[in-house]
Amino acid sequence: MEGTLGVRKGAWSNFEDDLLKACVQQYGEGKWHLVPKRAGLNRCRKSCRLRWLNYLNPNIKRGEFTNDEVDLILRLHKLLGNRWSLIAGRLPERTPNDVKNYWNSNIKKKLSSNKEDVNARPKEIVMEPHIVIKPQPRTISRTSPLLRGKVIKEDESENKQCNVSSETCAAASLECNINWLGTLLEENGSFIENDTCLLGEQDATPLEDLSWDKEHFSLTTTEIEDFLKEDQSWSDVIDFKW
DNA sequence: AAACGTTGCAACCGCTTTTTC
DNA sequence: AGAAAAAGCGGTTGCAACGTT
Repeated sequence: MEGTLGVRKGAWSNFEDDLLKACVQQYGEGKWHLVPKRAGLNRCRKSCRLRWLNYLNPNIKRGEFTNDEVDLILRLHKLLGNRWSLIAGRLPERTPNDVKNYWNSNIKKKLSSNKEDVNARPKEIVMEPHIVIKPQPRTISRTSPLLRGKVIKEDESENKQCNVSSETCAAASLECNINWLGTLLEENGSFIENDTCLLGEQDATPLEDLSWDKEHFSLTTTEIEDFLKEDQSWSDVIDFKW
């Protein structure tokens, strides 16, 4: 099977897999545009990358999803929508493709069958439409405490360039994410207070009284922390690379 | 046993985002 | 700053394996 320019498509042979594995072992991951040439493969870079990330990478787990994993997928999907790479990032050794396939072939089906049940009983609670959380661009003011006293050098040109350390930028990025989440919650009639995430409720209902299924978007801090791996904070989780 | 339907997963495609020059 | 190239992502498709009639 060959596509345009004679590039091979379709299922990978064992021989091709071996070539790709040897190439990645020798040169490491990345620089995918060089991989076909280096490995001696008649495949496009995308195909090589996908084959490695979804199948050949030794750090991926195969087989059935555990109940915990399914639970986590459900929660994260509710929070993030179809952001498979982000969801997979919270599931050790699972790939975005695996998660997506699992969702499409298992969970989606179950949810739609539940929906049919709901239609059969019209008085029951119907799921709210999906809310997909998207980041908003942020600008750091020159006087922001995030800069921790660091000076922003003014360029000769009209455009000012931020000349701070990567550490400071990372801190700024983290704070931006937190602020973004706060703004997002406010926009949805929710807010954060101390360590408390008040979602869809303006009357400061204690978090313990909120449950995941109660509102279209409600989480307790315990539930939020359920997302976290060991030694990670909520800040680590929301410091996404968008 | 054959025909047909369903399922699960690997792979492709098109698009967006990021990086490089 | 802008264009081009590379990387990344999510939706969709194709197909082999399996189940059902």
